[in-house]
Amino acid sequence: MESSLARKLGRFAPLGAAELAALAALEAKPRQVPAGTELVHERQIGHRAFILQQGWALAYKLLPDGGRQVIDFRVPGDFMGLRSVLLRTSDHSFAALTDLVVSEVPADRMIASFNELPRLGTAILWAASRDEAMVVEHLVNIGRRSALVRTAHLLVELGLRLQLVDMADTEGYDCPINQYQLADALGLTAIHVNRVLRQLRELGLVTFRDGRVTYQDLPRLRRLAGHHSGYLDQAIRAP
Amino acid sequence: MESSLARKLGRFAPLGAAELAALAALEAKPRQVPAGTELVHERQIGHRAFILQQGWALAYKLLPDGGRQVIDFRVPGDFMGLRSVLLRTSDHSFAALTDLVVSEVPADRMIASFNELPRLGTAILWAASRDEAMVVEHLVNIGRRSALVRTAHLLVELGLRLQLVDMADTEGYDCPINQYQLADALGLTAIHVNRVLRQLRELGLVTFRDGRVTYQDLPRLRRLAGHHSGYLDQAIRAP
DNA sequence: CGAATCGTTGAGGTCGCTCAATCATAGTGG
DNA sequence: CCACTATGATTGAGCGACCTCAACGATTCG
Repeated sequence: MESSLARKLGRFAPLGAAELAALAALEAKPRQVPAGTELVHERQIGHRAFILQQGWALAYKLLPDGGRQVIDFRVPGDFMGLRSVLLRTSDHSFAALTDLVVSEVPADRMIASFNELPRLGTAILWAASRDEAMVVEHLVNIGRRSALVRTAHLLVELGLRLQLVDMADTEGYDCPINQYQLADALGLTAIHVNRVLRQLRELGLVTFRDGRVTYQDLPRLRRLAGHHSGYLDQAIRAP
Repeated sequence: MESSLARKLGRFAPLGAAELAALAALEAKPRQVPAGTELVHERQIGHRAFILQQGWALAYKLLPDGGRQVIDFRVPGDFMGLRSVLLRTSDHSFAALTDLVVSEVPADRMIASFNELPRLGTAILWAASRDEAMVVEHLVNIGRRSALVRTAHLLVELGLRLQLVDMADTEGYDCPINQYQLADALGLTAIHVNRVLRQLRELGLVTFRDGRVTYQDLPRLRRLAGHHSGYLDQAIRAP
């Protein structure tokens, strides 16, 4: 059976048997991680990267005053800590939101794959670039959009990302995020998130309830969010 | 004379004669760009990357409602559009804040340099990683810090970045940003930025006036900003 | 049953925005 | 040399989005 990562990469770069085999080798030793575990701690020495196979995780930074900013939610098929393969330390932390299945990817192994299979290397660099583009979009979202639009944007984006790994359809998707985590991602308080979610529901756009996001009117929701999916589904450059 | 990029990379990775020569070749054909020019337009097809040699530039995204979010200020020694070498299009725009001197770096040339001089490739990837870490820090800044702290943080960060290329000292630095641009970077209005700058001045921390940032009390300013420079001055991983 | 987690709602306060005006400086054309 | 304009900084008044504090309900779990 194809992994989420293979499914995602395959949507943008046609992968041959050799690439699929190399990917399968990278994901060969899955490990269980219970919900709540911190996988990588900010400024931790070492260069560990993971491929997330099942479950949801958080990338976040903590502030001296106790505040937390969620940089991104990670879903199956995503990397975690790819950057720390290059830098000595990771600049943010990762924690398991649900029980996870991950594979740890040794840095040297990944670099070796790049050299042997340039097409795979390109695909993975594309994934890394896409991750950065998502952070930029998140920055725009927090910096310049109202709480309502901002929330809508995040919900739309998660849906699109999950579609790539067949975990969402046109109805909605399962989403184990709670309102506190959502607030820390959106730069809001949980209380205000609650009110915004209610507003989205009462506007007939989307409901967020019991671990499930259900679209009521996806076109209007996307219009409100002003979401351009370009940075998510753009084809990679021909190698 | 050594370029800003060479100076910056040299602080973190010892570069040999071969690497310095390759860098000099990449920067060989400088081009003048007048202030106000848009170098790369969002979603533009093509993969152009530039090395900024002199002057300041903006990386930003425009919103449908006319708003603008400044992702980052680019200073001498920085790349612009490195990501677009991988993706078909760039996901944000670049504009010249002042008159610039830039070198356009052909994608194939850069990739060739990587293969011939892995140490240089590592150094440049380190620079790209650092850029991403700065975006993440910016996200935290906007999402979870007050206007006062946020502004202090940006001013401190710019100073540290400029120090790497000998364009700042312990007194302060020249800074051609106006209050509108600062506002678009901080997710505030220019009017409020004005008040925050006054507050910083009246607190005896820093002045921002006539294109010059002057520290009044750098230690207190850094304490207020809660600035961890780790992501800026961290050594790169040994190749 | 008690404790913990998460969601929900209300009342009131404040940070940062909107709208509007004034001032300083530099450039531009007559 | 002098309007005239454009840009950027500055200040005031009033408002609203979002926060803080506080409480309560629903569900789950040991």
